[in-house]
Amino acid sequence: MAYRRTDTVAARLADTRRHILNAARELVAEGGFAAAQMTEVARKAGVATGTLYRYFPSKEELCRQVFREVSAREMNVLAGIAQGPGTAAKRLESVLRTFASRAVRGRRLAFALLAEPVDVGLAEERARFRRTHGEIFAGLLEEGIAAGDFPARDVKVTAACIAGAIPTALIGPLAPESHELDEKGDKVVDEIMTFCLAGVGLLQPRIKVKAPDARTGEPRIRA
Amino acid sequence: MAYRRTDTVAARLADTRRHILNAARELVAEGGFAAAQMTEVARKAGVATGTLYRYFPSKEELCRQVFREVSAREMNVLAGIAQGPGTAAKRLESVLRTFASRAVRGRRLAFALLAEPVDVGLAEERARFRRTHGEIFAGLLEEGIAAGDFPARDVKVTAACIAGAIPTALIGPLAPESHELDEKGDKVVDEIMTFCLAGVGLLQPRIKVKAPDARTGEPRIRA
DNA sequence: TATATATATGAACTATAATTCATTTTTTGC
DNA sequence: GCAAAAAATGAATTATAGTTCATATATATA
Repeated sequence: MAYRRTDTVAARLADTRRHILNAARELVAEGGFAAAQMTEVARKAGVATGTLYRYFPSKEELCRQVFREVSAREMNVLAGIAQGPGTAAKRLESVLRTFASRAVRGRRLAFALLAEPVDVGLAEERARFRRTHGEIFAGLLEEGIAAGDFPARDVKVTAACIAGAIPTALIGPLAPESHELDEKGDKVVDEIMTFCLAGVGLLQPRIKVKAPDARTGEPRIRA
Repeated sequence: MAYRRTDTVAARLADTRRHILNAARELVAEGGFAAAQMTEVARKAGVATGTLYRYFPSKEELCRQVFREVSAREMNVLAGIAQGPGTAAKRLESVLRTFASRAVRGRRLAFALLAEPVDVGLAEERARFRRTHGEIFAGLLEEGIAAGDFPARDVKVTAACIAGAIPTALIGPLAPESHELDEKGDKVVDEIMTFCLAGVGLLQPRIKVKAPDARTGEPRIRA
């Protein structure tokens, strides 16, 4: 007998693994999964490319692990709110606002998680991520319907609508420019909330606007 | 002088070009842009791979052309309805229902246009496609607000919500299974319409449900 | 310190799919 | 039919990025 893995070594191995995952996550946060090339990850983690393969069997597995870690954080935040106190309606509102606000703040990462073109392995992880969103939304909708807070609906379809509306309005070609979101991100989130809450039947319909002002052409809105 | 391009040849060239585009489009309709590999396109079009490059400078350009042709058809259908007769609210409803119904029927192509992972060149085309949707929706919303049909909103954000909600609820991991859509696609479209029209403030809020029935646990819905 | 084993290295290899180009075939006008 | 130009061919090349592996280095016991 001449070698055995000591605790010191085990700790260093775990440390290297963490360094690799951190390097990969930072690259993803900067430039999406497309930027997480193995040579770049190795460089950033301060190891050789071959070393990566002593810790992860393939690039796909490494990226999946990064995806899981990042998305788990988000899902836990939302699930925590959903399970918390308050009426279903209040919790739904809180979940949606949190989802949207966090996506605005971490736009690049949100883009990677939700919208960036990725290959099949990551698409699977993304599908799980989005399904979890759907389940959280659908659960609250069901509760709310049972409690009589919302009108009865197909909660799966409605949840999918919400899960599509929020990211699309914040990320990608239909979203405001990034610098606009820096300034008026909160207003955009408010608008999205209005749409989604009205969509599930939660909001009172606003008072109708009158016909456009004859002089200015601007619609006059009454409180 | 010994050669000049006759009309016969020009016609044959145009014909080959069309064959290539058709072959590519069919492959996309069957398996998405991922299935449109140059060797496959050539095989299906009945030409050599090198021939493709006599008609298109690169795979990217060929795929872009396919994307443009397919998406133009869809955009024209929606734009036609938007410019047609009727109140803004009626036209909006018709545009949304048409968008959703066509996506259900041509799911695979809709997936390729809206959701399939694609590289940057096609992502640009897709961005244009989605922006056009956004503009059509936003234009109708503006009209409707001016006419007093809907409450005032940020029409761009609202349009983006709609443009995200519809495909997400019909395509991808949050959508019903394909075989389900075959049976009850119309119901799903109805649900999506309800969500979106309520979202823009068009629907009267439904009458509230009562508390769940004590015996069955089922919420009772009153007309 | 010697030996065995584990771990790390990074240049070389590989797989995939787009692209090229020397060659062949087709077309046209004389 | 022949020469000139265009068009088509498809095997070979190229580009990219992931993966391997022979070699070197580090670690643990006797």
